[in-house]
Amino acid sequence: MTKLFCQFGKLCFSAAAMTPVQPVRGTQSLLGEDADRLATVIAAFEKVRRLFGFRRVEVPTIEQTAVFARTIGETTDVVSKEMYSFEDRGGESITLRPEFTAGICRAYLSEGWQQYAPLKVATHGSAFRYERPQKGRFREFHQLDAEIIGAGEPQADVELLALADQLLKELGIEGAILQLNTLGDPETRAAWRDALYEHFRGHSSALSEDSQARLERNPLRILDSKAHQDWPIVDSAPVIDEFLTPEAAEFFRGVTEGLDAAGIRWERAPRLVRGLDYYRHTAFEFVTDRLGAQGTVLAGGRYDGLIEALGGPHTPAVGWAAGIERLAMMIGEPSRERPVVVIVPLGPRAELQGQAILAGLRREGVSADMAYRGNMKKRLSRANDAGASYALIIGDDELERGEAQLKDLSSGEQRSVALDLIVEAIGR
RNA sequence: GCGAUCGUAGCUCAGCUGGUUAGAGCAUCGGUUUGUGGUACCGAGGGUCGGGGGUUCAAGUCCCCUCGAUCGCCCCA
Repeated sequence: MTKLFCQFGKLCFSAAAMTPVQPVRGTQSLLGEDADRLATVIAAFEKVRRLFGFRRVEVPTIEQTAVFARTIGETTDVVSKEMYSFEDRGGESITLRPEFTAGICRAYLSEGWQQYAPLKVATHGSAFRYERPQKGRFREFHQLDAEIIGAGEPQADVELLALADQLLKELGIEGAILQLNTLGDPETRAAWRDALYEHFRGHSSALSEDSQARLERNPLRILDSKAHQDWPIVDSAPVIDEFLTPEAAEFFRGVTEGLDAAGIRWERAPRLVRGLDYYRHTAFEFVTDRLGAQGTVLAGGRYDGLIEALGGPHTPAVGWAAGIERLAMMIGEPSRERPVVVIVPLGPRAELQGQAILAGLRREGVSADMAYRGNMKKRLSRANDAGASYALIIGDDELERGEAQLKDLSSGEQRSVALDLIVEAIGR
């Protein structure tokens, strides 16, 4: 390939030696059934969302970089090395959203949504993270997101978890179990963190290399280390329950009792922590062993400090996000869309007549298609391959008589139908 | 950022320890008289073997670099 510099001074390639364009790494282009799987997940989410009275919101794909940097935490991997950030033509630092929560909270403040508090909202769409792609992980990926902003009661957590639970049931996903923990209030969390730090520092030489690195950066993360050598040290680590303030313990009890009352199965996961800094109190994940390394299918928690970090008033809130691709891998085959009838015209005149009937059927809401390629045999095969219920065969002889042959593809029965009665005959 | 495996036709893949002119199925296109049920015959087009360098009389095959993919680590939904 010949490298050239084009008129804009950028590196270009000569047209004569053009190679087919490559997709951007970690992006997906989906056809038919693969795309339907994502749509099926979204449809189920929308259904449950309405059932629970969550209002639909749309928020921008891009935000000022500070929106994410100030909420997610400057030291997290997401902010420090995975964001798609760029300077726009006005010199402003812009970031493609790596998640939804921060943007929704920004809108809550800047769009005056505080007047609707407590606000139950949900959305879905693309998010972006510069990561190494692997199973269930992409650079442009899709999330479902649900939030309750301005409600500090444990019942808000319960309602949000009930939404998640019902979504998974709606999708027929049985294998995902709710792992639940509390991170307590800031006081609790600080005390627990200090105790963990002391504990792990005392055993630091026995820890894996990764965990030794985590010790200074985020000791909580050692708790869910995958390195076997860390496990005995993790097992003997102090548990958060010893540090919970009475208020924090009371809050967590409110959540668990509410879940039990709602009939939602959960498991206590005392070592479950969250990756992002803004979480307080409730933390949870729906986890499965069916997705390889990316076992978390839906996760979230309470983030009472986030809105203050954006310069707003103290505002309690809970939310979760779910990976649409990961959910899509766990659902059954989406039902195939098949036309009711495929028109098989046997000549140019029949094709014109076919277009007229096709248009009529579609206007009546009957899904229809026309096979206009190949010989008779290929056209009929097309009707079969498409899974149609009927083939409407239009030949010149019948055209003369103003008729066509309607063939029931399941029984093989065939009958003549008048052309002007076809829409009714099929619609029945 | 790190590791493992893998890149051969549009797609899925064969191609043994290096050895004539790189194959198959599907798909595409053209036929088998444009009138009746999925899978049938015949034929054609299509590959700088991801890219670059090296070893060799000889490289799809061996070595190095590079790009890409998959899976894992990390991180996270």
